[in-house]
Amino acid sequence: MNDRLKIASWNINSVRARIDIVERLLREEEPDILCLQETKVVNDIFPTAMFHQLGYTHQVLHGQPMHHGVAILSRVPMREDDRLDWQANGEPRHIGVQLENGFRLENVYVPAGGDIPDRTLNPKFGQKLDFVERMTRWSETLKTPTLIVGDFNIAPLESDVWSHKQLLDVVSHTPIEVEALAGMQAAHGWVDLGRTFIPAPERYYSWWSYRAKDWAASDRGRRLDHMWASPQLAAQATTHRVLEPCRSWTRPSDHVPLIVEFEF
DNA sequence: ATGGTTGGCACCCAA
Repeated sequence: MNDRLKIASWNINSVRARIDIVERLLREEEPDILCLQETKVVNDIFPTAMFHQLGYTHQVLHGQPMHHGVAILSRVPMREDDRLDWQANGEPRHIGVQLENGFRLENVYVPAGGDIPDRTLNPKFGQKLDFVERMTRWSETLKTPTLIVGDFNIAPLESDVWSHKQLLDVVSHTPIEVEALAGMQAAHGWVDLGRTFIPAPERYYSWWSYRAKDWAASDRGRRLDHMWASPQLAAQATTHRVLEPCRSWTRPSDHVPLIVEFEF
């Protein structure tokens, strides 16, 4: 195994619609592994060729028609571990792999949770909370050093959103979601690599709505995407970056990639 | 206070 490992995570909002900017990211950043969320494609027609051409010959795909979907593309060997269904409804929102150095990589797409932050009025919000609760139980059982990355759809800290007060009732930043995520973090002692390298209260966003005239000028962002590591693995992380310029690329995703590098 | 955009797919749903 290499003594360095570079991993990227990106909610791509359709890998087919954005294959050109995925290629641009791979050429510019050359990560060893890319974790994608919201691929929105069944495995049969996943655009595997571009990844193969750039050396990402190890591919673990988990998609369905229309919605959701996750994938891991890698230049280094990996072995599929599991694909957990934390909603028990068949939606493809997780894949886990084992790398040659023994550590586990988990790629997750937490449900957005709908618009109304009340599980009695909005079942999707309840499903989101249940999903995080089951991830918490799973976190308690982990023995091997693990990195979990993806779109958690929760921005926990005040400095993770453009306005803490105005988002207190907005799904992604409600106290009940923040509390649920804190419970998951405590269940394994997960280290939030984003806030290790970019400490609060520094501004840190990974998502900006499409529904803004000028996303950069209004800058109403949220930190929905995360990279969390087991303590022993977190100690090996050397860099972490948020690739904010990708939000300005042609036909962008509404999320930007996160990058982490390890030295072993 | 409301509506604003996007992708997939087949008309509006989820984000």
